[in-house]
Amino acid sequence: MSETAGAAGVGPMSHAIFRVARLHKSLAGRLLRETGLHPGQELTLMTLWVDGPQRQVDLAAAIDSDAPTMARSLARLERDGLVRRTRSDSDRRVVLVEATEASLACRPKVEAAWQELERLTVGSLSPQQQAGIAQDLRLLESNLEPLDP
Amino acid sequence: MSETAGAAGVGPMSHAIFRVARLHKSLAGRLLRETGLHPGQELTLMTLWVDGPQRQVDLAAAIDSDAPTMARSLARLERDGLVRRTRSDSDRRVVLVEATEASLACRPKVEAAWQELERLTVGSLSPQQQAGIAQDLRLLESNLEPLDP
DNA sequence: GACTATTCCTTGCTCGAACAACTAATTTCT
DNA sequence: AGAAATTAGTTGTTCGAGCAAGGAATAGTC
Repeated sequence: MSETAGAAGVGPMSHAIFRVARLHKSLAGRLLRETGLHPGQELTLMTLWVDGPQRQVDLAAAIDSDAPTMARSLARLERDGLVRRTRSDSDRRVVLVEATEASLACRPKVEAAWQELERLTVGSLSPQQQAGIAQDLRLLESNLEPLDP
Repeated sequence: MSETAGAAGVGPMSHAIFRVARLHKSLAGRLLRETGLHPGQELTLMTLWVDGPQRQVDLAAAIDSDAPTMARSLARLERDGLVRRTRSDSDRRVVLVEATEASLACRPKVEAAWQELERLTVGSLSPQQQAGIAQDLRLLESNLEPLDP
């Protein structure tokens, strides 16, 4: 059954991160599917729900996305009536984004999906294990973050 | 400074996994860029280099991809002369994929990039820390894997 | 032998991600 | 005040990812 075949022997950590991320994202996508949202959109909406209206550039920074991705994602959310965009009067470059009232309808479902995702990901682990994993993830993040352009 | 703003408070583990994965993938993409490959393609090639010619469906399974993604990725690799595809005679449904001789030219660069990725990701950590992280990733994976469709 | 799965692959669609190039508005510097 | 640099968004292109639908070859069944 050797699961050690193929490219897995090279860079075991990177490969493990890759696989965990893929499984996690896949699961998130499936849970989110019931809300009608696509993976990534829910982060944008939750940020808007929690932090209120804000500029695109701040929104992109808040969820670690970039400007082009955010612009297109917001265009789709706006098309679907979940988001409203208006040009700022004080600075005609910026576009202010806010969640619509219609978007609030799916907020409970989105938050339930996130809770379910969290539960399925680490719910079966002991608090000690969870704490260890949280710390390790912080460690990895602090290692990788300075390399981000 | 509160970095605890926004959607980060909901599902902290999921969010952390998300961020680590994003940073890691971004770094991998940048390192791989010098080889001329796109993120994902290097896994395919390394599997072919290590395990030799094989069917598309096995290749997809080996790197946890799916058939459509693999088909299109291989079409691009074939277009770029890194991969050769031939229909099997014993079973006319299957396409056998093999790495071309030309692809071997970038193998050293790809493997160097993976080593560099691994080094940047966990190189600065103690063996104990690395072991702990490896174990935690296995834990997460064994938690998530049964949920995969 | 024919009818029905099943397997392998492809194509169409929508989406996120990253890079480059571009417009427009604002700030900074001289 | 005018030129240069910076900032905010958009658009184009390429790619990976996932879902759905379909075609072609094979295996299984009656």
